[in-house]
Amino acid sequence: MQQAKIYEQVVDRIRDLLESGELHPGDKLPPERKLAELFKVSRSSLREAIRALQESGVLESRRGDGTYISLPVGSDLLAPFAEVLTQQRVRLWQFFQFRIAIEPQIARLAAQERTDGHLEALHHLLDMQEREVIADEKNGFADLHFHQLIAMATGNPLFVDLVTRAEAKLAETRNESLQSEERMQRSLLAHKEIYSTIAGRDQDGAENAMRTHLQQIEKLVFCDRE
Amino acid sequence: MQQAKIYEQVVDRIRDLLESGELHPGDKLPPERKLAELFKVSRSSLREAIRALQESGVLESRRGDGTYISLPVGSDLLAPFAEVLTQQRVRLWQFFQFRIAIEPQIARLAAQERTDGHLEALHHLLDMQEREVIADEKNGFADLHFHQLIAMATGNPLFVDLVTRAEAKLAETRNESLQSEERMQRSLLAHKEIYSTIAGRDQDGAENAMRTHLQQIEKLVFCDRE
DNA sequence: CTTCGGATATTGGTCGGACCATAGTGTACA
DNA sequence: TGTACACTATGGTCCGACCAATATCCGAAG
Repeated sequence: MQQAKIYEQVVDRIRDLLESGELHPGDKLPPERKLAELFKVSRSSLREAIRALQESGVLESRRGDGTYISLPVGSDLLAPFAEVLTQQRVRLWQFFQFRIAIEPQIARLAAQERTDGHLEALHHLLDMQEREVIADEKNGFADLHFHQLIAMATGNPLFVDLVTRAEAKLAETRNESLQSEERMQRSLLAHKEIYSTIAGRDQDGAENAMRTHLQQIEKLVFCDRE
Repeated sequence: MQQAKIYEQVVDRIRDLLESGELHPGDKLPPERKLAELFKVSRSSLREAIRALQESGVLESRRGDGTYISLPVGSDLLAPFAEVLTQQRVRLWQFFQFRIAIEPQIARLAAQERTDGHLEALHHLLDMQEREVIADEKNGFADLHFHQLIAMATGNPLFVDLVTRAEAKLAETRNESLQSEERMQRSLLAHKEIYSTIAGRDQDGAENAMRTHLQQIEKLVFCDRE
């Protein structure tokens, strides 16, 4: 029963080195062969880790030269804090903090800008979610898209993009406490509440309802474990 | 003679298959060994391509089972609004709407989470901005980074990333009304106000000060023309 | 002494093959 | 009929070799 794949472990170890300050942006990494030996893994696994880190913009390989830690964007002025920018893993709680700061404002705007078309789409989605709950399907499909539809109701593609990325990232770390039957019913209720405030163009109500909804989820996620 | 690396070619070919509709979200890919043979590459290179695509959320591998195309956004439910996501052009006012919704919340969090180190950096930046105003330099360097520093004070890299992207995008369309001497003085004053609220850990004050600041800028940009 | 050019070493990129670990499938037995 | 086992397919890991681009060093030319 081996859970973590080797290359994932390597990714983590390299990120750790960055956060602990043992490696700095611009540094040149040891050659792959030495790194592999150092980490006690095959060069193949090490390379897959490098590919992953490269794809997320942390590393940069130059054939015949070496592998470097990417320089963060921005100027020297930001240097003291700059490492936060590119590398540094994003924790789960940071995502929740992010959503709780952003989405209530989106809901507020949605209440202001929504059209009847958006309302209809939301209503349709709620129906679907209700059927999911009754059938006890745990795919969470409707739940996932509710927040996207709210963002669309603002009429501003920037919000849609933002929420979409957040949802996608959050889906990676989906945990079980989000899948209990009780939680799904609570979620449905909260969504209905948010829907009605937006339908009634109640901006304050929408903002508060959304914040309450997200805080409930947060509490569930962080108190449920261990 | 910079030949594209093999695994990059493979990444592109797979992305092409997705966009051309020959592969759909949820589909199961052929086994790695067959795919490698099909693409005429080694399994190692194919796997590095898969790692990269996996890191960007396109693919998903399950040991003993297969590799699947992840299904984040593209459901039929969103189809009516989907154009917004991909290629609707983002208007300038949408950026302002975005910032006015987001940054006051960031300022609020900053007032809560800031350390003395952040405060010091902010103070230093304000000094620099003051010298700019006095010297009548119009580079707007300090002005640009003020909002970034605020985001850093939240301690959450997600906000930093967000603000950085927004600033970068806005810098492209920088217009002249932002460069007048009067505006720069007003901006400096507003920044000082925001600074003092954050220094005093006044969350409501910070939120309001930031909102007022942004609304002033918005007014300037949109009333100045014609 | 400086500069240029080529030989050499270093390093990432690609390859093929072997074996391991796990999830899904089918089959034989109770 | 149902359960447990063996088998198979598939992703994960390792090894060792060679290729290709780049850096470095060193000697010859100016």
